[in-house]
Amino acid sequence: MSIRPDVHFGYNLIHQGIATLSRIESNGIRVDRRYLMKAISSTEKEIAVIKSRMRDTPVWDLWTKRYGVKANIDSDDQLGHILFDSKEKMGLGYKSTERTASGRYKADVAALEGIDLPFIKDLIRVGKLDKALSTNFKGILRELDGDNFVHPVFNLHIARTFRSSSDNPNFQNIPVRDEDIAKLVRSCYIARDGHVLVENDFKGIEVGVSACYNRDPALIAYVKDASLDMHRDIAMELFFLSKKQMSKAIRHVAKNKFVFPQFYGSWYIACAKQIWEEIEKRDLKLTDGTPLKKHLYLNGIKGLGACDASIKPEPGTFERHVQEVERSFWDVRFKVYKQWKNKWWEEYQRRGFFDTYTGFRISGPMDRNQVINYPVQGSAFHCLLWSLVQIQKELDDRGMRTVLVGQIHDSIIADVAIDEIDDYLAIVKDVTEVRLRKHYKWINVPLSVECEICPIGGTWFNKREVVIKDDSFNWKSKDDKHNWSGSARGLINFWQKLEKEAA
DNA sequence: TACTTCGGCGCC
DNA sequence: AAAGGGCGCCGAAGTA
Repeated sequence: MSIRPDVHFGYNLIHQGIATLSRIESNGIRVDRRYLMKAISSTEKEIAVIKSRMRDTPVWDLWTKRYGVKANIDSDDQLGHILFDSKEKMGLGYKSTERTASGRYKADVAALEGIDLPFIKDLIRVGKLDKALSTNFKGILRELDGDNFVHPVFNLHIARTFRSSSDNPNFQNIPVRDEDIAKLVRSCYIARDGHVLVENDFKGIEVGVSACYNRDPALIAYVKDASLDMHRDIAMELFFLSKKQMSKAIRHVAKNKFVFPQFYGSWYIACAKQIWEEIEKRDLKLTDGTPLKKHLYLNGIKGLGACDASIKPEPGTFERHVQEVERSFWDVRFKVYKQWKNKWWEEYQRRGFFDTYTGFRISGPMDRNQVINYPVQGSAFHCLLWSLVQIQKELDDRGMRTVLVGQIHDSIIADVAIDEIDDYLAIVKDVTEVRLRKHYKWINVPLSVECEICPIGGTWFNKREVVIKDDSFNWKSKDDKHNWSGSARGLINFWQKLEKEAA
């Protein structure tokens, strides 16, 4: 792994990127210390309540009988033995299909899903709270300075792909998907006085950058044409659906359990299993209310199938169907992409390295998936990093009070002075959507950023998506209930007015 | 007590 | 041909 000495792009990017990231680290992000302390004690209490309820069950009786004083409710290893050992061995005899690399019972959420015990429901919930408490709350508290700021570190020297990483505390893995936990943790983060937090995300940057490498016309069309929707189209194939029958949740499953895994090198057996799990967990239904499982049954899918690599998939199983969808995905729909993957891999095997469009040579032993994914992951991040550098330059040149406070691979978080918000958003748009493409000539697809703003006095959890309403840079809330539009500053003032009226 | 490995899980 | 890419951080359990 090295920066090519004859390519200045890579060196300059890292040089300036480090300078900008250290500015961001020095700026830090403000924390509501009072909220944090209260959240820690209330979360500790909630954990204690749940754990004592768990200790008042037959499962725990058995557990203590077996492990005596060594019984530990936080031990996954003990849990595995209690749940999955046979009754003769003093277990509950639940079926366990998977083992870990070292031969233990798998005891992650997926392995526990089929077990319908209140004890297990509590265990999963308390696990999330434990994670938030130990990693997020205590991590923030440990790093909190006297002015109530944390200063997450952003590294450029760790990831093999030349992506960044973050630590102490890690700013790039803060809960967002689980609404309860996201609220708990993100409420810690607030803006400086007279400021609001603003987050801008590149929309589908990895797919866009991937299209730049593989130049697949079908993929490029999906990226370029806003009226097309790749995830919806794949969901239609996966689940035998018309556009009208499609729900957001079903599209979401196709996107995150098939399309992205396929791009990252997964295959039909893993995809089929995961999609099947997700249908059950989310109780997915068509728009007319028909359960998705029933709909699949009516389309000839009688079950998941064996999902065993040594057994040919049976016709009439979901596994077999996903195999078919996979085949058409790579052999028909994205065949140029597939050819690129083969060529890229073959060239790496011959030369022992590959070069990214952003000026880096990556060499050394890698497997096929790594060789195919690294250039995309790295280059996508470099689009973000270059943008970050330019935005910081603009802020400096204009003497603005707005500060950058974080970066999450494809998104930028700023603590924006309220009177500067429209200028800031204009800078972000110009850098990311116009100037970036001039700098990196290899970008042959449009790139766009999405925008979320936290209301005045709100927390990071309260961010709301806003969109440009027209050509004249007027903004409005995306989930528009009020039909207000105008400057971004006017919009957040409008939110504040609504809030005051409600109070 | 200090350290390592493992499994698990948070994010993109 | 192989079979999900990249990180950081936690607690449990084992070892020195």
